[in-house]
Amino acid sequence: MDFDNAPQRLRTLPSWLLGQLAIEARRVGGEVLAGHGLRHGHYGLLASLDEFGPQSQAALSDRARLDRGDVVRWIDDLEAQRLVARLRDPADRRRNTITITSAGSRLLHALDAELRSGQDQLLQALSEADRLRLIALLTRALAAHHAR
Amino acid sequence: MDFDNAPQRLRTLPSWLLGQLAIEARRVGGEVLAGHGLRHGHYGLLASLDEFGPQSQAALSDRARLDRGDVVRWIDDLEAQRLVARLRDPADRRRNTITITSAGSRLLHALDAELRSGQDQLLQALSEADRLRLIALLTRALAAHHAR
DNA sequence: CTCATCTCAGTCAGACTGACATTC
DNA sequence: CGAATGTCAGTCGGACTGAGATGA
Repeated sequence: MDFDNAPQRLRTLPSWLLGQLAIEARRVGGEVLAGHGLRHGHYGLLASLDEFGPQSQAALSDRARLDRGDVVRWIDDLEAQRLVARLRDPADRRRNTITITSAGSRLLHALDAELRSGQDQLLQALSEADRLRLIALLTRALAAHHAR
Repeated sequence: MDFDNAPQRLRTLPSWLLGQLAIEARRVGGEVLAGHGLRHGHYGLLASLDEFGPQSQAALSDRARLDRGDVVRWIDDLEAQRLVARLRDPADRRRNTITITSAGSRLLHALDAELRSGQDQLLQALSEADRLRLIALLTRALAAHHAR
């Protein structure tokens, strides 16, 4: 297999392995989302709205770890497709309150199922236990950075 | 910590965790390389040249998993800095034979040390044993895709 | 002719920066 | 006033596509 032909330095460099697998992950996830005219950012926004309820764009940006400027555009898209509603908050008129619509909620659940099978494909070489180990390791490594 | 505020769907999605940590990895590695006027692609090329000796751009492209068109430009850069030499192969005049120079070799070893400490920073939350586990899991997951 | 190699121009999604008006 | 919010324009590195020239 040609993967074994990669230089030792790269094959043992965590950041390279991470990068290569992230490319693959982005590809499989992207194909699923593209089938519904969406991108990764849209999914993160819908997920946050479903789990935390209506919230401001700033809250969405923080929770889904997306840039605020990008959130403006993602929400533009979602609003145009009637997957979310954007309303000025009367209590604080700087804020928009974003709410997921029933169509958005339905689409989210459909995406969940498709993305789950995408993950199966991505991690096909790993047992269920190994996948959980991988998730745990990544989570711990990430948490240290978000603390800063 | 605000990482805990991320939607459950994202926090448990391997591709999202992978993507987030890959961003961090790219940042720390990129800073090291930028200090020497290089990018990630340059490092992969130097590593391959050091480990496998002089080789064609096509071989470099395959081994370091870089796009062939991009390799043209990375090599342009390295050649301009006298870190590699590019010679037409007389036996097959379609090919360039790329050779690492002594300056390139010296720089590579300096980068190795700096990148290693960058990885320490990236994975500071993980023990040595956990880092090896992570590398093993990523390697196995990746190998399945490169087989295709 | 077919195929591989190299080169070049350009596209694309996505992370990011800086400026700005509005509102608290 | 300073700080937060949303908006907008634009930059940047990097993955990728397609076409073409050269030569095996």
